[in-house]
Amino acid sequence: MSSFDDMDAFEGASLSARAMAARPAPYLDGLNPAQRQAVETLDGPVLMLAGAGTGKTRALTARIVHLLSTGRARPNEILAVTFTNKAAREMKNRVGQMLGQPAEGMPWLGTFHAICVKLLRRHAELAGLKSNFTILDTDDQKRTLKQLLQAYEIDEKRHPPRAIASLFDRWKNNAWTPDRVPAKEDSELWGERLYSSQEISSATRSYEFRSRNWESGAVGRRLVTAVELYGMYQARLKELNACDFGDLLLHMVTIFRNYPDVLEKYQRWFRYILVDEYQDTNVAQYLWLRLLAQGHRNICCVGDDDQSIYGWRGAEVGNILRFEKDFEGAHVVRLEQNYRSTPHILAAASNVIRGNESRLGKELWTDAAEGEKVRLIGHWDGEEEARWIGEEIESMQNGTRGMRPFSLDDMAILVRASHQMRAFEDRFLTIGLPYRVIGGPRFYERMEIRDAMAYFRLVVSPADDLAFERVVNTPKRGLGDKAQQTIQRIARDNGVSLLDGAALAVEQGAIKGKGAAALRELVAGLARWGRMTGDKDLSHMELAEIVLDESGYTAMWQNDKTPEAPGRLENLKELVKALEGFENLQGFLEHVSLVMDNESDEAGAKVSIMTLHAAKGLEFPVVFLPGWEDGLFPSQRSMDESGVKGLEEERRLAYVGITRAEEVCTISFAGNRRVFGQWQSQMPSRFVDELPADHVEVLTPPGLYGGGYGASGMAAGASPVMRTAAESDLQDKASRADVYNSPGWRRLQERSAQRPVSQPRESRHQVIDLEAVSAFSVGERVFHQKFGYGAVAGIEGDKLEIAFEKAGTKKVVARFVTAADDVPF
DNA sequence: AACTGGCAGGCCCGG
DNA sequence: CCTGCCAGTT
Repeated sequence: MSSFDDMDAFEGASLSARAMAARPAPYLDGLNPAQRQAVETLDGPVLMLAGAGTGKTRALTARIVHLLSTGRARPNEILAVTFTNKAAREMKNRVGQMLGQPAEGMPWLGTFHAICVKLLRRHAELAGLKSNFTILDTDDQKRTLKQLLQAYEIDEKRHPPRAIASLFDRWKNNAWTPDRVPAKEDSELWGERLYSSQEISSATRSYEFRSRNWESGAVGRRLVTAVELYGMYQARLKELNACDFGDLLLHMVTIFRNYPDVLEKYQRWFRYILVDEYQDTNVAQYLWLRLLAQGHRNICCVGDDDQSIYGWRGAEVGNILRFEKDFEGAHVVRLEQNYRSTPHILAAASNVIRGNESRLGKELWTDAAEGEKVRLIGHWDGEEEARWIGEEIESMQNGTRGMRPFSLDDMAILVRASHQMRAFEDRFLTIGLPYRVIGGPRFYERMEIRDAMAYFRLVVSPADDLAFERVVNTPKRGLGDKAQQTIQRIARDNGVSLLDGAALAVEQGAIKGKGAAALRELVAGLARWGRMTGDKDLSHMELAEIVLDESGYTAMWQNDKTPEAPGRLENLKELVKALEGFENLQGFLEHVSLVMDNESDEAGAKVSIMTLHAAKGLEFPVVFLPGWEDGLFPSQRSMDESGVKGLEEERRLAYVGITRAEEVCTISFAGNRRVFGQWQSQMPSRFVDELPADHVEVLTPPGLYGGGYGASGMAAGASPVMRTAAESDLQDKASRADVYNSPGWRRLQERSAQRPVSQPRESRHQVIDLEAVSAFSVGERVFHQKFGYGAVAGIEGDKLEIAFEKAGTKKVVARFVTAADDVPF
């Protein structure tokens, strides 16, 4: 195992542990007794039960620094695992700060996935892969599955690739290779009809004859079972020299199980193991950790059962509960002093989470000053909710309602589901409120970016068949279904990659018509660009530009007349710019496959918009929690699929949301919301009822009592469309929360009678804007303060749809736009 | 081979 | 409301 020899030198063990030890230990200053215990109990297993805001990251980083400065371990002998890239980055920064120098020398601090990739590249051959394997994202995964389903003529309507992908994911999360899936998981037969080997041989030959363990499985007069399909899928991935996300863990666990010598070396190498967010580990991750920790048992896991919100992707709260059993003699440390939130916020969170049966039970406390009560407000509909929050954010910047002023950076909107973000984006764009979306629809998932990346992948690894399929006819080269099938057949018959197959097809003249010349050019181009990767005088950014230009991809968008085209070209430029921070194309591709986040470092304060899931581990002075409506939050689907367990996870999500707030927490719900474009009336979330009245202040929604904010009523908007069945339920709620049994609520009811649900309210603004809008015509060149120049692409109600040159296409209220000629410079 | 319009189904959450 | 798929055209 020669790869171990260079581990000593690995990425520089540049931090001088001995130098640190001579100094006192400032990193211990200010830790409370529990934290201190968590930091200083170095030997043997430690379980740190750390509630929200109790300083666990601080304890964890102090522990790392302690390990280093006492000389217990060198930086590259510590294995520190997190779930998200954000958490890993944060920990790296904080360790660096405490040490007073960058923590570059900690190569094994990272996400489970990132660390597993690193390990797997060293031992790829043990998993039947080459070390330059590619990592498939969910999109590639689904496409691969789809091809398999087609090969087996399995009905895609009845078994959508999506569903199958999630089944296989689940199995992988349980560390089940095809031969380990329990029989009862596979009781169902999946094929829709009988197969004779003759029927399937032409379509599926490649899968069944090339796979190692499953060649006989699907042939013959039998239905295809799920497990067999799983085996086929795994075999196919090996052919592609690829892994999906689940495989990264699964392969490593399998290698550790099957090659004790490999495991043993890593057990010795990683002298101390630290795990963040332990409640989120799934079985595969748990096994991986347990295998690595078996020798010295120096493992420290930090978690909070109340913040377990990843059950849907296989997380097992059970892992945290059975820690003491697995690691006998474990020290358990509880962190219960909260340093983040005010007592009101903490009380609200505690009261909500109390509704859960299955929990270890912690009580957080704080000695912070009382502060603001949690604020609750109901709105007419989702758009008004967005409007109100926008206005509230603007006024909170200057200080309002007796509160201190807050910067936009201090404020966050946390939503249950990402589709809720659009309402806020729309609203904030029109009023010009700067915002950043964290983890929204991601940059690297955009079509043009994925296309460009596929070209890069093909340049770096010509055998990447998925990438080839993606770009072979993009831009259009006259290579349709038939031509592509020909390439597939030739590649299969010769046992080569699609690209090589394409080269053969060109030589043999198997492709007719104008496609032939285009394909020849593509093949030649890829070969040429591939050679250029070795050219020292050519930066990889220049190479990227050459690839995009010479392939005709850039030209494709330049010739595109749709309003999105300029935005896409802009994105491509950004992509090339993003390459700058990397050694080469390969390194960049690796980064992107694991770190899909797209945090723009644009200057200026901004409100953050993100999902509750993305918010875990973060904190903000001001937090808005919109959309607390039954069905949306708690999510109907979650309850349908997982019953009480699902509801409890939703409740933990509510707990996570509230505990993100330091000073001001505002919860809101809307009476009407658009679902799939249809207006639907909504009931307030059951979690609203679980908020303790003593710690909640009910705000008056706009539109009541003339819309004054200072009105002292207890009124809040509720579902304005009354359903008699729900009426008694609401009255019932009213007696508890005292929210709905109020004049304002009744007034809302009356109003709803006059105003049909399907007809959104018209505001005074709208009348003005309709005048403003008429000043513009389609095609006119205009200017916007924030987005710059653009052309009017359409007019919709009070809004202009504008294709901006820099910012892409947006809908903007007319009064924020001026004709380009009027701009004074 | 490429484009078109109609239509079904989906929108939970992530590495 | 959005996207992806299908059938039918050009």
